Amino acid sequence: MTTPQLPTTTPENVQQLLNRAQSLAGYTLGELAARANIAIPRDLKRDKGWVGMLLELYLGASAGSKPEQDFPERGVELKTIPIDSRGKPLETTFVCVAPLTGNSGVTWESSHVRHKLQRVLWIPVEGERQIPLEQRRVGSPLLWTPNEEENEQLKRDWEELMDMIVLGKVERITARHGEVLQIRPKAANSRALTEATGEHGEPILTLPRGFYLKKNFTAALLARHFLL
DNA sequence: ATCTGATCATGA
DNA sequence: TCATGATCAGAT
Repeated sequence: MTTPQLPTTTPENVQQLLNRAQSLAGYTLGELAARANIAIPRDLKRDKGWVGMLLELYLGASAGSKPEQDFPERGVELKTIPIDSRGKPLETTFVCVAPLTGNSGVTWESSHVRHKLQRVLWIPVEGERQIPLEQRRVGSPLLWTPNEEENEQLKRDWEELMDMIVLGKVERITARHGEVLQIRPKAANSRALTEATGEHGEPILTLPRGFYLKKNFTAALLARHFLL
């Protein structure tokens, strides 16, 4: 099976990163885990980040779990995305934490969402639960930068959602707001609390939230690449 | 507590 | 069946 070698360094340039990613296509998670000497969990219930961490190893990601892009030197963010047999996303994609305080003066241009999504290396991975984890295959990577239309969609949603946060309406936001970008809880559990601003400008405690890309958006972006 | 990596599990 | 709201583990 001759799986790719594990790199010991961060990629020198984007081409090398892309080469590394392409070399993984077609291998199973079992093959990659074996060569990396990583134990394979029976499922992802208690190891939700396992696939992402495994691929980071094979690409030489440097940031670890620091609040940075995965390849800060290259300006690239890595996202594994679980897909079904037709290539469609099985899950939404977490982007970053939604800032609930200190938002006076923040704009789309300076937002974390825009910066995170400026360049993303998408790696599709088979994600159907009927396929044993070790048999799931890695797909072909896609290096993506939002086009004008995607940027506008993201900007519109971001502005709508941030307006609600700034106006103290965090707790009125549901995952139904936004066409392509949504805000949902991002926490250890429903008892975790963080500071925000209430409807009358008072400080309140609320569930930490995150920005997520809806499946319609990631499905379209993958389709544009793979069936054009 | 908050960031990283995300998927789970239940109600509609 | 599927998206929303809830949750899991590890690093910092």
